[in-house]
Amino acid sequence: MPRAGLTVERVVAAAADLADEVGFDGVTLSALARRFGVKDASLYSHVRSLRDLRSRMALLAGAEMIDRIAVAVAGRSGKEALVAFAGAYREYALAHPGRYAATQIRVDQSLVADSPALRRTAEITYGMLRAYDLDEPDLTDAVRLLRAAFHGYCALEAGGGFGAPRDVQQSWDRAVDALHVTLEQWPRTKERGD
Amino acid sequence: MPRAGLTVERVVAAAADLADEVGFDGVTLSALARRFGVKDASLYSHVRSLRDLRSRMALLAGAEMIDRIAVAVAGRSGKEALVAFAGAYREYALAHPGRYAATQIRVDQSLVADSPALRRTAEITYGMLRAYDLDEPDLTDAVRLLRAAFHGYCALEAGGGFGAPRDVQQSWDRAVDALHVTLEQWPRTKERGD
DNA sequence: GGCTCTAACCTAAAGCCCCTAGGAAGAGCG
DNA sequence: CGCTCTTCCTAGGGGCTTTAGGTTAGAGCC
Repeated sequence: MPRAGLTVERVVAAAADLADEVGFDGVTLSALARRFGVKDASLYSHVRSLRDLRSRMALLAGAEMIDRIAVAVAGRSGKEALVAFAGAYREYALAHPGRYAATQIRVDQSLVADSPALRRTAEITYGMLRAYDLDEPDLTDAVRLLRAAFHGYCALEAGGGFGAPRDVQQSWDRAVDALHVTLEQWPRTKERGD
Repeated sequence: MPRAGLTVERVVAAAADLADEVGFDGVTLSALARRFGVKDASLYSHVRSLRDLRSRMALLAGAEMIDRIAVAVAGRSGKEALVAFAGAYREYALAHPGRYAATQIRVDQSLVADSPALRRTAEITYGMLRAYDLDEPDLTDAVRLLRAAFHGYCALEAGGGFGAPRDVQQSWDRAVDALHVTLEQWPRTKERGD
């Protein structure tokens, strides 16, 4: 009987593909084993548990996503960078709903420690805001708002939360325009205030 | 053998409490039955399926939430209303994480049809923005951005997504301030443009 | 080609969950 | 009291996760 030739990488990649097809919650070790033509228990040689598999999917998707974003923002700054970042973000989230959902779970700290993707994400995000010339704590506050807006938008859109007939792409472009204004007009923390 | 005296309402309410305790995904018909001292199958007299239960939880939570928000914004307008809306929103999401998660699922259209909560939510949301004097399609775009920002913020915060040492409450207050500015400075659609 | 050894993969089984079908027993009503 | 409706039950099928333990394919080495 020939072997399927599984490795952690192949298992996680297949899980990510499956997630995009049937949704993050539809990724089950049984379904994955079925796809490989293998018994459920066999996957435990490559992955510690379902939780472990999900964490690995999250890291994979997070790394993929920040790579796309990095390419998009390269060589741009200010509003151009913001638009590119936002576009790449939403594009990834919509093209890979299962992978994107994976990026939103809480990940085992043991795995997260040696993942450069997170540091990269922070670097690129803060770098994108350089042109707006914000100092801490405003910078962190702005990053949080941006992340929230981007994530919330994609989550609501993917979940069918936008019922109005208004075209979502146009709405999104407007939202990004508005966020650009927000960053320019950011209500800065006063020297000794608050 | 004394009866537990279940009704749809009691079952759904208990499910919502359970969700706040163990998380939305932890709400299982088995766990719920255990809590009532009843067998799993008994719950099917009150609820069609797990999916049905979840949909009902979503409607319950949605109604509760918009009630809190309505109280908060009553008698306020402009920035005051925005701050009150935002505060009530986040407070509910953090105090009732399971219920809040329920509000984000896709709900069976059959149940949603006769729920006044959704219409109420739209009315209150659009009403809150009246002072900013936006016309369509800007109004819808602004509502979408606000919903996205609020939801994204609560989702990220509840999911432990904010790692920086910066206090989240202060960050949130700042974000709401910034969104107020965003609404005031909204990049309006030109008469015949775009 | 044989040998060894480390995987990769298997069977078996326990435990939890969803859901259906059909039966029994409370509670209210005539 | 007897009727009926609903609540709750037992029984059972099927899916998923996970552990424990046994085989065997296949790479590397003589």
